[in-house]
Amino acid sequence: MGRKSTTRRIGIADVALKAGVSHATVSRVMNGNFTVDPAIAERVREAAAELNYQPNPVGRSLALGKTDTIGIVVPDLANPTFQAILRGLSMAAAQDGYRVLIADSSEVSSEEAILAGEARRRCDGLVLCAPRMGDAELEELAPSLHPMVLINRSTTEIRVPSLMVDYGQGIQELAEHLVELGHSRIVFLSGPERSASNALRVQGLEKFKAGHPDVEVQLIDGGSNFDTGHDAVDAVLASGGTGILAFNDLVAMGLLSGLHERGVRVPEDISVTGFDDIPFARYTTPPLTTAAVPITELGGQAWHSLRALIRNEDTPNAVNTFRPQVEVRGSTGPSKNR
Amino acid sequence: MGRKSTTRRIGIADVALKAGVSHATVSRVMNGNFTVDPAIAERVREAAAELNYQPNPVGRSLALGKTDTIGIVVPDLANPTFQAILRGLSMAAAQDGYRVLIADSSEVSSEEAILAGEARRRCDGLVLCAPRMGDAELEELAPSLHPMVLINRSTTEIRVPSLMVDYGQGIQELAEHLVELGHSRIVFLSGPERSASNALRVQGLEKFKAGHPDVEVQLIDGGSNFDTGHDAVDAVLASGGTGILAFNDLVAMGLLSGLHERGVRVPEDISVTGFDDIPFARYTTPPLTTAAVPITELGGQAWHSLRALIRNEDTPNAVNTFRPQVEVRGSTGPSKNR
DNA sequence: CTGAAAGCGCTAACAA
DNA sequence: TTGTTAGCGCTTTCAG
Repeated sequence: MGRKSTTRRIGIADVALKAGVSHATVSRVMNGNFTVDPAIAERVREAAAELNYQPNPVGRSLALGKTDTIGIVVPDLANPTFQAILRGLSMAAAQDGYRVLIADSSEVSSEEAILAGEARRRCDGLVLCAPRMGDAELEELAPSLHPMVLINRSTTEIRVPSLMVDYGQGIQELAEHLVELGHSRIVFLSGPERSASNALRVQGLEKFKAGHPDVEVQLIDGGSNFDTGHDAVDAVLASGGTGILAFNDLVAMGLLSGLHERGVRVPEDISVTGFDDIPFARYTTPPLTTAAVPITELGGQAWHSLRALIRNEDTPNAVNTFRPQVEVRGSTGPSKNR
Repeated sequence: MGRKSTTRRIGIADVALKAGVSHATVSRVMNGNFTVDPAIAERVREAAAELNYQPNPVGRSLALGKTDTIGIVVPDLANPTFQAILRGLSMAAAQDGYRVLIADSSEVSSEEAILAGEARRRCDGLVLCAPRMGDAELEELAPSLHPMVLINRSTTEIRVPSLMVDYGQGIQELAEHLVELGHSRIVFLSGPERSASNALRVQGLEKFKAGHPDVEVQLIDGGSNFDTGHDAVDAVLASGGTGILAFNDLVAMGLLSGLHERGVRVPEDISVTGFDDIPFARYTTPPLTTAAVPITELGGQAWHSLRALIRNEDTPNAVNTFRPQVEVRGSTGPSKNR
């Protein structure tokens, strides 16, 4: 049992021995307990310093029943959106002395439950990011994962707060923007089928259509990355649309690049919008009109919600919705057919 | 002591009780020890399943002296390079059942040692990514962090393998590429001062200069992000250079954007190169000529080196150097003054 | 093949 | 104020 003895690590017992006190006293000193005689405390600190003692967090975790670590499960770490959430989460958690453990499900929805469970057991709480699993599974899983916060999904389980981005609202506003520019043939380059955020966009567009019977709205199947946009050029041109709503900024960038290769001018011939406002969006040529989502802040907010849960504070709002904000840049312009 | 009792978690004891056996037997069954009577094993498994028992990893870690977790310390999680390393590391480690714990030093070099120490204690090993700390500090710290692998830095400590990217080589080749296109006035838009990888680029340029006394090479102070490039437009134009080597792709993209705003054509008026070949590089307008670094693979390699260390296998190569590969795209072209 | 018991490193109740 | 002791949940030796 115990560790394979290479260079035995210094433990609390070594310090106790060296300082001529008990483990308990060393523990008290290390935790800043003031009921220790200053002289003894000093002796302990000296011993600890000489031995370069650092408490073992695993032992501490076992005794305390907490790890000061939270987990995050993402579908794909290559996705800038999840990277930004991770960053916001990690920064905010670090402020409170918590670390973040990553689990990437590689878009394999069947892996999510297992990964989430494993991560949860190692951590004090969990952030489940845009899970791809079905509603029923999510519903069933949620209680066992508590404390947990959801991003871009929701449950009926009251103890699980959700942070949602109102993609429907955002896409509607982008569509309105195109209409104001005189576009009457709009194309939505949709995202991954399993993506809940794509469903929200589609819903938003339905609402939009209801309010604009005169505007033609087409839908082209797609995905969530550069290639999706790049490969969709032909379909887009064939559609005859002049205002293109890309699923996100990546898709929009791919499309921009493809259109450029074809000699199609943006925004003179075709207007293109993205979604998310990733840092790169303002540096494309032309700069991308998009709907800005404060993703990093969302990550920070996720930590604050989770922290409240962990501390057993007042239950946070069940659902916290972030509204995207349209950023008009150079990739959209007046329709030629106005 | 112990956890604050909310909904007591199921432990090995509960399973033992339910199956009418001892803890030890349950442990054996859970670990696939075949010295257990099949009938009893089955009874244990049933009990475990009914109780939905999952072993507590913290207890396990304490007993085993290992956490199945590795840590990574990065200077800035917003940097695409470190994101890619993290991703490669995380994917590779997951293959072997290891999880990754993140620590972001926010470019504060004084925090690195503390973060690294803390992370190391919670984990079985550490990846230290492009640390900003001084050589002396790194040298002193290294032994206490073992097993550890370094990225883009090295130590004399033999047990610490390094994965390095040959930035000097890469920048030299990019400069050669510009010369071949007829450029004789080259400008290097340099990176952060503390960055070791910037120093390597500068060294590479020194070598280049030695081989090309006829070529003028200027150096402009900069940084590592979009804004650096965007804000450098005036200085670049004032320099009279026609071939611009940007510190990395981000800087190059910012510069591209700034030049576009000024109406300067790329590559007709000025050629621009990046470095790293981040995914966005091929989708800029024009697509960016750059030196490709297999960053995600580097992350994977980091895990393999670390794994060897953890398993106490043969000592991996002290230094493993990755050579960037020039990707010629549309942002570089013949000099007007050829 | 199984159970009792020790031990991983730490915290905290309890006694002194 | 300090030490003794139990216990966090697990693995593993050692008897039986």
